[in-house]
Amino acid sequence: MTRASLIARLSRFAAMPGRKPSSGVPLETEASATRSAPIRVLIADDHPLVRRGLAAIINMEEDAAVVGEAGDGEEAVMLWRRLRPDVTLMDLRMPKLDGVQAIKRIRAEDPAAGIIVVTTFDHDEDIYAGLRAGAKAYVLKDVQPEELFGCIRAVHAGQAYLQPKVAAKLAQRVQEEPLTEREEQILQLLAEGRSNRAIGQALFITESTVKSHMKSLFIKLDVTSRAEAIALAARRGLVKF
Amino acid sequence: MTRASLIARLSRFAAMPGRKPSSGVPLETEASATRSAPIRVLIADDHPLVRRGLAAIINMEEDAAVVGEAGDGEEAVMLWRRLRPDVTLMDLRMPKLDGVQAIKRIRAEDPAAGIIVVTTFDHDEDIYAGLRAGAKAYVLKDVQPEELFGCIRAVHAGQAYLQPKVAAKLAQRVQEEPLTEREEQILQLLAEGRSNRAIGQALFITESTVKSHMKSLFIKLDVTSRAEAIALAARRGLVKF
DNA sequence: AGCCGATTCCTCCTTCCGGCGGATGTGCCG
DNA sequence: CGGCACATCCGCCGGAAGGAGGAATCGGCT
Repeated sequence: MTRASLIARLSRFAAMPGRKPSSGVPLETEASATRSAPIRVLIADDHPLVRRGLAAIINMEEDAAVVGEAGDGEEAVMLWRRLRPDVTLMDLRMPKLDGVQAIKRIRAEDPAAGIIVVTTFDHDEDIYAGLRAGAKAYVLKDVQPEELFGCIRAVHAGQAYLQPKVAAKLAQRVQEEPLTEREEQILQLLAEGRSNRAIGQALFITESTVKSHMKSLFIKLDVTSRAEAIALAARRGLVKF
Repeated sequence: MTRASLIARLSRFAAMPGRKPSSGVPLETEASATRSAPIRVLIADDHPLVRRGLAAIINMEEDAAVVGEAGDGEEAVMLWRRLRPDVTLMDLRMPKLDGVQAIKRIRAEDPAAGIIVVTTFDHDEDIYAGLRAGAKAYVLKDVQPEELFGCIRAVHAGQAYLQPKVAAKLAQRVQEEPLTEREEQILQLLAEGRSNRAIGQALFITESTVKSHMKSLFIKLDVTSRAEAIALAARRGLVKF
């Protein structure tokens, strides 16, 4: 067995309360008398590489310990229930259940849950959605590791945390006109390349109505053509391709 | 940080049955018989978090050692020159100089350089561009760490390596009609939401010519409207937003 | 020389889009 | 109740987009 896979197996033991490693050696939490209990961290990210990497560098910190890893949203919620970590690092794009939904479910069970969104996406819409869902912090994967550690400690202490870049995007987002549900649906179908008629058929409304919504959509997005609207929606992360 | 202390920290919360990692006893029992110098690895990724994480888990392997980290394409080329690593892990989206360009520069100096693209992007266009630039392997960040290690060893041994998923995308790409340079320019401007007239003005050609190119573009992409073309281009990674 | 692909330009015609002006019903909230 | 936002629909019209078809130039390749 390689050293890495050995450690991975062992950290899975650590992720299971009530179970002890077969050797019977006590967990080190009890051994460090002078230090207080480390911050228990759960990681949710669909990329094993990123997950392991994050876990590795977080575990290098004296006051933090990764207690579990989830590869999708459902697993994240389940593991959170079982482990009740102090802090959860959550990616947004994940299979089965996306990060925003996972955050909502966790927050429904514990409104004080400390969740940090860690993602590559800096679209203002993602930031807005993540924080609205109840995340305490939002950091991009371009943060310095030290800053992430600081963020973890801040969230553990009950504080919020935003990178300046993220805060700026959020400020931008809040001063944009929000789209109605119908407008979002139409924008999504528009971004799939459908014509007004096709959109109407998909939503069981007339082409006239589609045009009507399209009009307000253009005004809110401040564009003059559907192509422009698609380009803007792509930049802002308003639609999924 | 030494490898031994790293392991010690990682195992703070989990005992290692049958082994004593921090005792100073060498762990390389399986590999020690035929052990040679470790594979020297250079990492290029614009996210410090990912870089450090990758470095941490690669350094856990007995036969590999990270000798350098680059945060952008220029740095990657410079560090490669200085270090001459056995294997380079290269992200595609990086500031200053993107991964494809960095690979080309390195390959220009040493056509035998072992470069592995490690990225989240599974667009067929990215895969094609990366391999055309001279990468020996292309893996997505959703690989299992063990598979990445296998890939590193394969490339070090002079072999190529492709994930099945990546190979399938590549096969798809080669049977698509390639776009001409002009068509790519027009597609890019189209994806920015410009009208035929605006595209013509940008490229100093008449609107008629734009329409003419647009026609062949639609045929090659197998679409019937500009909106569809934008949607397809976004999915395939043909354009940058 | 002949062929082919890329690029440039054109006409004719139809369809669709986008801007203009409305209208109606529904539900919510002070 | 009277506004307000939202969603649904309508006609009109000019202009943009898209389909069909042709044609000239240039460079490369056989």
